[in-house]
Amino acid sequence: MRLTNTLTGEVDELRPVQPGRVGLYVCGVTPYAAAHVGHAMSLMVYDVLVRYLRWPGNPAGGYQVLFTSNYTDVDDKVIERARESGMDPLELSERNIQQWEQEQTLLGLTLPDVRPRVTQEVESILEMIQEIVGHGLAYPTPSGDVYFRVRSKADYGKLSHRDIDQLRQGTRFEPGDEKEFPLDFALWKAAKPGEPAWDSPWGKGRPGWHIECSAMARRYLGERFDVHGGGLDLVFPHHENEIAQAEAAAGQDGTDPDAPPVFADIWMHNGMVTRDNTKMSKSLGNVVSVEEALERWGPDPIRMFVLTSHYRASNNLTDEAMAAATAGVERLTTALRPSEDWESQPDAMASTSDREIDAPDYRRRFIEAMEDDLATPRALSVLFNLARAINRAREASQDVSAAQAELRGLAGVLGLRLAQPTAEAEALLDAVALSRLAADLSVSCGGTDAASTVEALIEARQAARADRDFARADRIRDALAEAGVVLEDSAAGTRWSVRR
RNA sequence: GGCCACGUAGCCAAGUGGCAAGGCACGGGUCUGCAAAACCCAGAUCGCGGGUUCGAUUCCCGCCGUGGCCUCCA
Repeated sequence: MRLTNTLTGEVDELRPVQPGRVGLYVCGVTPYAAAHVGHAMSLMVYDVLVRYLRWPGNPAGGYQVLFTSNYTDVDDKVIERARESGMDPLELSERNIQQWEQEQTLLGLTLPDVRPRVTQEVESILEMIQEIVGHGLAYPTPSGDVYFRVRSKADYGKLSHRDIDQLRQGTRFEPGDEKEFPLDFALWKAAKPGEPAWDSPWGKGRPGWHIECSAMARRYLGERFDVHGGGLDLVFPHHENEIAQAEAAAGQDGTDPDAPPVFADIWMHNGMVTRDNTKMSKSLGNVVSVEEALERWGPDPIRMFVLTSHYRASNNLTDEAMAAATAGVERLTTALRPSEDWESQPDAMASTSDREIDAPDYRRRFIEAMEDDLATPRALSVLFNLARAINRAREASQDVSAAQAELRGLAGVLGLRLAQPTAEAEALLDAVALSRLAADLSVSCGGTDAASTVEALIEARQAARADRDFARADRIRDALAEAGVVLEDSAAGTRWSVRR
């Protein structure tokens, strides 16, 4: 599989350090607030990567993936937010992490295998800082901070493709700054009164922002691993610093071109989500939370929205785009309907023709797209082509069950559920409103639950149609539509489903 | 100001040096009592101006526009 590698600037072949196994690290959230759809999109990209890598159908026969993603559960922002709301910082983190993990499940995201937190990894973080200091690439200050010595790392800037001089422009020393150089960044921050703090050789304090990822990735994936992912906005300075720290800990100052590879082979970055063409930001008040997105659109449409653009491109969330994504999900779902629901039944005689669906060909094209830098838009178009082939074959009374199984399987690799409307959807219906509706239309029904009321109304409509009282039949159908129930007539009867 | 992306039909979005995927919306048609679903058909000279080439949407240069990063951010 090929992936765009920010480090090399090229699309590189994934060659796992250990054959058959892939170590993946993705920068997780800083849980100072509830997650928004940007976080969801990011994780969804790596979720699809993980699903595809693990899929036995891929050319490698399925990798064993160790998926690691962290929580930076203590940092400036967490502390600041906690202070504003009078909460304990770690309690605030904990609460947001709990909510986010619940939402990840609702979104159909594969939970990372390892989910380390800064507060539980301080020991390994301190270990790494000491190594870096030991190699002369970091220094403590009189106040008890420890800074990375950027100027001593010859290849600093190699990920974001910038040089130190260029970066230096626009920076300056703050008054009272103990840094040797403006670009130096904190590995360890001396504690201020009232802040969460841990003991260290330099006094009480807490880890700086970037060091936790270097330390955790090394601890769980080893000194060298395969893929590191995150948002495009993390390239600089976060990921740049992660590399610098990891290499510095290994004693590499960037002057030896033959130094063994350390840290991630491939750096993968996903684009940002914008809302109506504007970056989501708290100050603009246009942030869409995961909670809100799940409520409005549900997991499959959100996923469809994310997958219709390439992961590196930014993705503009609009109501229209979400409506299109929702309709797309329904199209695929409809193609998976059992044939009994259709008016034409499979005809044993018809399926012998040479027009049978070439399912392996669709699978081959799907794989080709996924292998090529996770080209989900192309993979999806293969799925839509397959859906059309299924619908067409079904109209020709052919048996499409094998093709449907293929479609379901491939959609599953992308994490799409494509569930037929079920009791779960029925729960959304308002049983009281429905029975009032039945009463208004003089329809009596046996049960009081939503489903049996709907059934009774459909029966009444069928009776009206039989009497050629189409005015009444249409009145019933319109009333049901208003209640969120959509009807479809066919020779096999009337089927109904719930639409939001 | 510096670095880096992107600009393809009404909207979203792939892709390629040689007839421009797919989805949504809209229009026409088949089916249907009417719908819905499904199927068929129609719809773009790929931001603008140069250059390279037998030939460019695809490569190069310039311009315009949008976005990201350079400070916290998925």
